[in-house]
Amino acid sequence: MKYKEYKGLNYAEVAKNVLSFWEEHKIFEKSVDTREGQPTFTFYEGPPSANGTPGIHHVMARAVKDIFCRYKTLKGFQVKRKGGWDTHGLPVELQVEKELGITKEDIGEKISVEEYNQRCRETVMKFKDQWDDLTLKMGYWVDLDDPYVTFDRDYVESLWQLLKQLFDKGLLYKGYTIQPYSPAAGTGLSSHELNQPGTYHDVKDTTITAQFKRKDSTNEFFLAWTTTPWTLAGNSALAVGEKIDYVRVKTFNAYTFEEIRVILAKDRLGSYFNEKSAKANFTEYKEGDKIIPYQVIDEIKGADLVGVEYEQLLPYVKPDGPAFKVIPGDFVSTEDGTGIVHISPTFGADDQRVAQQAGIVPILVKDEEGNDMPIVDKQGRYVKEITDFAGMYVKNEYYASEDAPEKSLDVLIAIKLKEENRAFKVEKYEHSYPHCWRTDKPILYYPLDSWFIKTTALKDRLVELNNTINWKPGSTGTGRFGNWLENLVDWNLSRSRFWGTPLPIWVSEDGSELKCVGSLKELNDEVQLSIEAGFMMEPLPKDFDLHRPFVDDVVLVSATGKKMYREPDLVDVWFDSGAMPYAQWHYPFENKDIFESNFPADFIAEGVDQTRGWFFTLHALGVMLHDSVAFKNVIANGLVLDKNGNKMSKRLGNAVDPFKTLAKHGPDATRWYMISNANPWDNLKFNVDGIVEVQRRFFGTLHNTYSFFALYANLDGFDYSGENIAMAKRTESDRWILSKLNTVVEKVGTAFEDYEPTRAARLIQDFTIDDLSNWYVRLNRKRFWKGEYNEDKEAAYQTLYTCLMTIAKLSSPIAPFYTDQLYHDLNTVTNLEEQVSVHLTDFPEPDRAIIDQELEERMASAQNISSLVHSLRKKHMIKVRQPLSKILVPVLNDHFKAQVEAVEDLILSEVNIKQIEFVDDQSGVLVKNIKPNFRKLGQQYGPKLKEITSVINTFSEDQIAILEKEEKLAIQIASGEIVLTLEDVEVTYQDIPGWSVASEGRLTVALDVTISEELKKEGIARDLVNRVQNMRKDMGLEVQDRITINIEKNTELVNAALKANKEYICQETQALSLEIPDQLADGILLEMDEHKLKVKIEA
RNA sequence: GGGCUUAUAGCUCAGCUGGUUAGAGCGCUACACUGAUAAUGUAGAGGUCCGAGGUUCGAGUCCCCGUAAGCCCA
Repeated sequence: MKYKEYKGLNYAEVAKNVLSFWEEHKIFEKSVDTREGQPTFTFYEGPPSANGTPGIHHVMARAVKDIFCRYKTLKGFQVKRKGGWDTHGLPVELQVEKELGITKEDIGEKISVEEYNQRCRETVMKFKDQWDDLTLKMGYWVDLDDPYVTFDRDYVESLWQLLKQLFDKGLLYKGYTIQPYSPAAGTGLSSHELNQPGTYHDVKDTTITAQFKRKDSTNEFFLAWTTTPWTLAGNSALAVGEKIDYVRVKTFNAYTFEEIRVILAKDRLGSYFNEKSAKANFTEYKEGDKIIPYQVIDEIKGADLVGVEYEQLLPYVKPDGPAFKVIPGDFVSTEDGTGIVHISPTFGADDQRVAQQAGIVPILVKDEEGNDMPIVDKQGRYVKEITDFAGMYVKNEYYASEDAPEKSLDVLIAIKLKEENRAFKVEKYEHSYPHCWRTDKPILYYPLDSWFIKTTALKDRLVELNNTINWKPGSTGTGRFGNWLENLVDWNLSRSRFWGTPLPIWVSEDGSELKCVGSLKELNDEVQLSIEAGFMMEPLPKDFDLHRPFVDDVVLVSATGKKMYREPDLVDVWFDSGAMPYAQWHYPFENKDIFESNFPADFIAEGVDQTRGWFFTLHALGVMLHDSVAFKNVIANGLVLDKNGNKMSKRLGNAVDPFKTLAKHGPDATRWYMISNANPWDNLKFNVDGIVEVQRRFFGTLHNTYSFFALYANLDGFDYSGENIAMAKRTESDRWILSKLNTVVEKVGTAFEDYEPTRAARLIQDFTIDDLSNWYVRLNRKRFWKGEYNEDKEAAYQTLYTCLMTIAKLSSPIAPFYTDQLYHDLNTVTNLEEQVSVHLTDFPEPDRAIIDQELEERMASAQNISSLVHSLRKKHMIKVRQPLSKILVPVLNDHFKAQVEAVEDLILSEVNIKQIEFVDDQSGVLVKNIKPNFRKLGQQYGPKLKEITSVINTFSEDQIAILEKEEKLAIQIASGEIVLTLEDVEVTYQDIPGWSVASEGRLTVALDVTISEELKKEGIARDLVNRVQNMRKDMGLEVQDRITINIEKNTELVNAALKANKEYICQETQALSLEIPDQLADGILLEMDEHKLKVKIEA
């Protein structure tokens, strides 16, 4: 058997081959099955929705998930990974409506609910094939064959059961709140939906500072500012801050020029009145003057204004109870506006709350059925009672674009108020306002009936258990999520839509009796009772669909014999996904054991935007239903931005196609790039150049190293059949790289355990490139291709093999394809491992006995010294091929000397020097340098440090010598005498007079740059070897082919060099002979510096 | 408006509990190497560590106030 050798490598091709290998041998299935009986590591897949195409950010998110599932598998856990699909909800509905060209209003008219839902069911899996394809191609291991689907009857039945449990615990209740509502989409929006990126836009609205006339005066007004003038017709109170100071101001109205008195917060004066105007003369004021005089009359505390009555601003609809009073509001600030807030209880959540507390009623009208409704209908139009503007949309955006009036309702109201001396100031104002995330039109705050889950009842427990969750990054858990829990409100479950999980609650017609149905069986039983009561004709069919419209047709009978109808709402889709730990197993109806051994999850990962979404609903349900966390570890990953840091969007055309990326660069490099470049929780600026670099630098180097190994191992027939060579018999560099390897194994393991994939990737990468390739392989090349097969050579093979195999295993969670090929290529020859795939092996354990800190340190010294010598050679333009006689290394202590001596040979051969000479104090050639030990002196002397430093810096050689000898030295500073000890300073060797010196940190090297005749000759020989090697290569000779060399007689120096180094030259070039004839007919002329040689080589 | 995150070389990122000369890779320039060669090594250029204050003998690091970007919530 031979190690496979490659000519060029296409990483996308590698992935393709490995993928078919996995499929053929069912590696994924085996990776789960072979861990049967082992402890489980539970992972929950956050279900994506397949009604959109996957993007590059899904590759990122799924790489993170995949890495830890693979890692834990290698660690011996059984990791089942059930896939899932999120299938309900508004996006699906909107897509169907777009395809059919209908709106919400057409449902039930142009298309039946049944047809509509059928359509949703088909559409939602539209891109499933693309998703599955991406899953396979990127190497994301998840069970695609048996996913949970949220619209499945079993799934919905589980949801009903959970709802019933909440109902029975008294955690489900019906209320009414002001909610974000999208008239354009015809639906309320959950706070989760408002969380969608891009929801808040900056918009310019017409704002009005309106004048509300005090009942107890003739021309005194409260000023209140609003960015939504259309709500003024619904005004029924004004809120003030009780502790805020208000002022009464005498001035003129800017539009009617009438003299008025206005009340506003003292802090807001500056925003409404120009400083200059204060001096303006009242008597001289004329209509139309730019400068309007004003005068503060007196100051009033907010609390003293509470209870004051005022006249209704826009008296279209009379209130049915107390209204038009000043009330206290805890949210009132003086940040903007007037410090007096216009309260419209039907159009603001805060408004509703404070109005209710103060006993103020909302402005309501009756609809056709005689029920109360606000002055704006569900389409966003004023009701007929607002006579002047009846039927107008309150936002121009709600009109079909061509139908929008020139003057929006807000503007018309502003005009009306100006004319009536009720507008103090009208201006455009730019602010951030939420928009419906799909229709892109502004939302309204609107009163809607709703069912709630009383999450606030368990707030403390939610917080408490959250503190036990390991969040990556931690700040998301304590900050973003923690704060969210601290400010928790009840979870609004209701959605008035068609495609979703129906709320399983039936209510009697008079609303007095409730029933929550918790299973299909319960439903059938209830239907049976209903049949007996004569309300239903026949039992439900066996395959009864729990969706609308079918459940809506089910009429039940109450305990007292009344007809009960289902509450028409659907359940928030976040309930669907938050309930996946239970519903994916059809728990509690089936699979109790599976559920119990897989709850809570050990690990989940999704985008940070899911914090209040999936992360919250999982947590909330876990705590409410099982008094437990739902997940123990969570990675909240950041966004994937384009290379300029902008958000990717299909509309802007800067979105990266994941399929193209994977096809071009392969999944390994793509995954490695994403993970190694930035922590998953930081935003990733996705740049394809980065993938190319990863491919070249990491995978290129790793593959090169393998190729190097394969080339020579094949020549020597190394198959690791011999015994492991004992550590003691291996070379210093073998033991060093193995020590490093084990250090890396340990650190990488820790990184994975800590859910730090970026750290793991960087550790592996640095080891592979810097330590293994650029140092170990480079320094040991000759051992692989020189001489006969002996123990030393075998040790080299074994060492390199171990490193490669270990890298394959360590990297396999991140780069699953290439590493499996590498594993395969290595193991096919040696058969050391029983497993057919790297993904079935065990994660390497560090052998701490092999880790040798001292060895790693001295190798670092060797690297530093070599680097310094290279630097000196460079300075003197002496190439490495020219041997030099010696370097001088000052020794700081015996330990350092011993360390360097141990790696002396390595240094010498690396930098082509004959000898290292150590110099110490006694040699007398060293110039010492002294520096304060800032950390120690700072702690000891604090403020005196500066003075001490300047004294130390002026120390002479003698003073340093005294300090070293006596181990202490007294110095004088302004505040007295201080005794320095050796520990208070750091002594280094700065210079060696007369030598060429370089230093780095505490390390100094001096190079002897004299080139003797002997060295010169040797340099020539080396140059010749180099040229001959090139010629061999040009001739296409194989490594083991033998040659003869003939060189025409040359200068005396060259001839002497050739003769003196004949043996060396022959050995290096695999030459059988080296002759120097007087004449050479057909040689090639070689130029080596100033020498010209005529050379002929024959195989 | 509030919460969280980020800001260090042209680009992507390190920089632990404060310690005086802030690092790496890529890119750029020059040189070297040439049996790993579509590699590799060495050197050089390149920094107001986002800004302003403060604490300290000493701040990229700690505190405060800002700026910019992103996410989330009002």
